Amino acid sequence: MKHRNIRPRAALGRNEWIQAAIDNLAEQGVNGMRVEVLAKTFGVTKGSFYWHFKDRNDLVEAVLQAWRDGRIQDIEKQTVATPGAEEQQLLHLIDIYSATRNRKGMSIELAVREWARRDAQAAAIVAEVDTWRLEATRKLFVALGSSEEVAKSRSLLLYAYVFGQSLMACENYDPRIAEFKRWIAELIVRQRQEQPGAAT
Amino acid sequence: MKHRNIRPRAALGRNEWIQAAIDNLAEQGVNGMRVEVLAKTFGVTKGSFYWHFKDRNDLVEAVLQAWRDGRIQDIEKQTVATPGAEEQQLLHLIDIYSATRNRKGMSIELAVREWARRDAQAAAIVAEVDTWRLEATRKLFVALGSSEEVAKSRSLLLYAYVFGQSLMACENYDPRIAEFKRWIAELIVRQRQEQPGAAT
DNA sequence: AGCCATCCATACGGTACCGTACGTGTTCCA
DNA sequence: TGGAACACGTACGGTACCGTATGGATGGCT
Repeated sequence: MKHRNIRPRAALGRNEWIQAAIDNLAEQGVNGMRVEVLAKTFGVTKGSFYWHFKDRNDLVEAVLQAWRDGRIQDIEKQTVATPGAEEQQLLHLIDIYSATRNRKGMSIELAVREWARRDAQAAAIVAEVDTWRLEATRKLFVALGSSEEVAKSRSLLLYAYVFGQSLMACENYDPRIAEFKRWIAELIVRQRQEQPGAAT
Repeated sequence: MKHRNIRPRAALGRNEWIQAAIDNLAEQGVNGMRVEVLAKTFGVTKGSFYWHFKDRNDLVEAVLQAWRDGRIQDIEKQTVATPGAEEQQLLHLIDIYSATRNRKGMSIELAVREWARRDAQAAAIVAEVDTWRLEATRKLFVALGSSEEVAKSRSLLLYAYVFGQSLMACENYDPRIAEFKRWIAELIVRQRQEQPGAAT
């Protein structure tokens, strides 16, 4: 017993490594998931890691799977059909993805997406998650009376906005920034009469 | 003369290193800007690099400065006031930032922004650029008759959308995707009567 | 021709990481 | 109680970097 354990030694299995990897992913991006660094946070050496994983890519794939599964569960939890409350659900969704709250979730989200721009594995997972998300909000917009085209357009806008918003440095843009964001959310969600194709 | 030069040896100064670093930044992100890797693309050794730069951080700072200067010039070029054409200017701006065209520019943009999430230097530069951009579009929206609040809100939405859109995997979402994006652009740009504060 | 600044190569020490080979302690069960 | 199976440590070789020290080549100027 040479090392003092940083975390209690109890139950160090694949899941713990994966969770620690996701933590580092959020804090330092893709290249933060280093084997020897993760081992140090557990107070063990990489001898342990290579017991549970074939190699680093084995971990990396597991991280992507875990992220995807978590996201899909979250989507279903957040968008269960509640007739009459669809508008509130959509506004709540935008709020959930707000950068200030859910800081860590958004960090992971952005790290995975940056990762996906140069890695086919990650890109496939992101595409899968995006499909689920867009489909879930599409249904909500349709329930609010949108055409299929408008529902899909608004879904795209909604997610592009929330992700893009968390990439911007706008804290000092205006003290009324929170007010502006509410207005934007309303614009994205509220139904009107425009339809795609009417704009040429 | 041992090495065959990859690029012609003519005029290898700070600017060439900076440009090459930006290229690698676009293709591989922040950690793609490695001294010895860049040297290889020029067919020289890092002996040359450390002649022109104090250290790697010297290059990194120069890259950020160059990016900022280029962006600010671009903003002014793209948003010169042309009374009567503001709407077209804004729509054109969204098109410019479209992920399909200007692929490299968007790659750099996203790489710098990801970088800015963990580096104070980069964050400061991004904040500076964002301020310029938001200010430029705010003026255009005001010229179109928006209130200050709406103009700022729409500016924020515009940039958040274009950056977020390029983070998403939506190519296979619907074959009419281009049509949807036009509709979204119209929604962002077209003036209506809502005002922030009316939504509580 | 000689000299000096410029520009680059070579060679070195150091860090951080991956992956493997193999040894060690611990547990649990026959 | 003794030996698997499990979980981890140790030690090693290899790669990819950063930064420095120093020497060599080249061209312009006097």
